[in-house]
Amino acid sequence: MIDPQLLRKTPQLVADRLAVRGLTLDQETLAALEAERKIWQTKTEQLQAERNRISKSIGKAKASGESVDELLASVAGLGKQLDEAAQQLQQVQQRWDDFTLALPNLPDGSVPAGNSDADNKLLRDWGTPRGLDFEPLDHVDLGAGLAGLDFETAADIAGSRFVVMTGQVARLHRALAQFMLDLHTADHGYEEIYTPYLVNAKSLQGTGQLPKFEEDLFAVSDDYYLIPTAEVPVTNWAAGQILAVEHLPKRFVAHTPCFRREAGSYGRDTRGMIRQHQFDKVELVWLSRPEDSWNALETLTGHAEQVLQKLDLPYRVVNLCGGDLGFSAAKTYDLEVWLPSQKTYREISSCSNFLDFQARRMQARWRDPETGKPALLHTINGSGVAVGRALVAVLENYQQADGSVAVPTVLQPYMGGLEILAPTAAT
RNA sequence: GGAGAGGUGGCUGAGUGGUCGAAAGCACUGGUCUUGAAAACCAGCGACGGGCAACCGUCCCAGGGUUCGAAUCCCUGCCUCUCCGCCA
Repeated sequence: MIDPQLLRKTPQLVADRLAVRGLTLDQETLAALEAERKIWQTKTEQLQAERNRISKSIGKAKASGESVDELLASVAGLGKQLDEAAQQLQQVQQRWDDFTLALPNLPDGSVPAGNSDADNKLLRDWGTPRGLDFEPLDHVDLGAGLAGLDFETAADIAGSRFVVMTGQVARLHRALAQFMLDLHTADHGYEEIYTPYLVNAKSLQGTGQLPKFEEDLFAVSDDYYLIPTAEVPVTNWAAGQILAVEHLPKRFVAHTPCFRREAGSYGRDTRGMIRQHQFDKVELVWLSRPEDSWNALETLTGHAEQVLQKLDLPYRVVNLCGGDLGFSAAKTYDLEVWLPSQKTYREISSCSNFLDFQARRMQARWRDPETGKPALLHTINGSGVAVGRALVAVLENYQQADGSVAVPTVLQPYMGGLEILAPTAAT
C-alpha cells in the first residue's frame, strides 16, 4: 500500500511516479474521497467526544447519589446521530481502502519508463552460449528421449500445463532444488523455512496478490488459496509482528511448489515446462531495515546469480521497466537464462525490492532503537531460482548430439555421482 | 470428531458495567552510585488516526448486539491450549 500521507499531501508526486508504469492516478476521486472523509471523521469524533463527556458525568453523578435524569435526557438523540455519522465515515473509509489497495507500488527513480519488455534495460550478462555443431532439441524432446518428462500422462491425470517427471529427470529436478537450498543456507547464510502451501486471503492481501489478482490464483474450498509463490507465506511470517533490530535482516530460503492459474496467457508457452500450473521454486526473502533494502536487493540478486554461475548457465540481468513491474515491486531485476532451443534468454528469476509497500499492508514492523518506536520493515525477495525452468535450462544447455545430457558438476553429488543422463527406451 | 479452558501493551499477567488505555513484574530508555560493568535505587515508557497546535478520537482476537457508558454482559466467527478418539 502506498503511504496514505503521501497520497493525501502530495498526490501529484504519486501520480508522476505511477505514470512510469503507464498508469493515470484518478486524482479527482482521491480528492473527493479525502474531502468527504474529513467531514465525517470530524463529525463522528465530535459526537463521540460529547457522548464520552456526558457518560462520564453520569457516572460521577450516580456515584455521588445525584439525579441523572437531566443528563440522560441531554444524551437522548446523540446515539442516533453518532450511528449515522459513524456509518458514513465507515463507508468513505471502505471506498478509500478499496481505492488504495488497488494502487500498485511507486516505481523507484532508477526504473526505466516503458510499456513492454522491449523497454527493459540490460544491465549485464554472464557466460557465453555454447556453440553447438548440431541442431539443439528442446527440453520436451530431450525429456521424452530420456523417458523422464511426460506431458501427455500429466494431461490425462490433471490437464494441460502439468508435467509428470520420472526416473533420472525427476531426480535431477530434486537435485536442483537440494543444491539451491544447500547453497543458500551454507554459503549465503539463509535460514531454511517450511511453510503452508495453502494460505488465507489476508496473507495474499498482505503481499499484494489480492484484491486485484484473484483470477491468477487457485482458490480451494474453505477459504484457502494455493500459494502462487513462497513469497506469500514467507513474507507474511512477519505480518503483525514487531521485530527486534538484532534479528534484522531476517533472511529466509524456502523450497515450495507454486500454483498459478495462468489466466490470460492462453496461447503462450503452451509447449513444455516453461509455463505450468504447478512448478517448484526456491525463494529468497529478506525482511530488512529501510536503510538496508537497496543493498539487500543487490546482494539477493547476486545470490540468485550464484546458482546460475555454479550451474554454468549463461544468463543476463535486466532492470524491468515500469510497465513490466509487478504490482507490489518498487524495482525488479529479472535473471534470464539462455535456452538454446529458443535461441533466446528466458526469465528464471525475479528479484524485487518492495520497500514498505507489503509491510504496510501486513503491518510488519520493527522497533527502531533510535526512536524507540515501531516502524515499517522493508521486504525484498527473489527466486533463487525457479526449479522447473532451471531443469529446462540444464537439459537444453547440457545436451549432447546423441540426445544425452551431461550432469552439471555441482549436481553430481546429488545424483549419486552420475555424470550423464542417457537416452532410455520409454516404458 | 467428542469434552473442557482461554485469547489483555514487546513479553508474563491482574482487571467481571462508570476518572481503565488498562495494576504488577520483566524488557527497554534516562539518571544516581561505580575506575568500568553488574546489582541496587529514582524516573520515564502502548499503538494507530485526525489536527499547525492545544487537544480530540479509536484500539484489551474479529464482527455484531445490550447500555447514557463495555476489556468487563449477550450472540457469531477465528485462533490457541488440555484431555479423549482417530491418524502420516
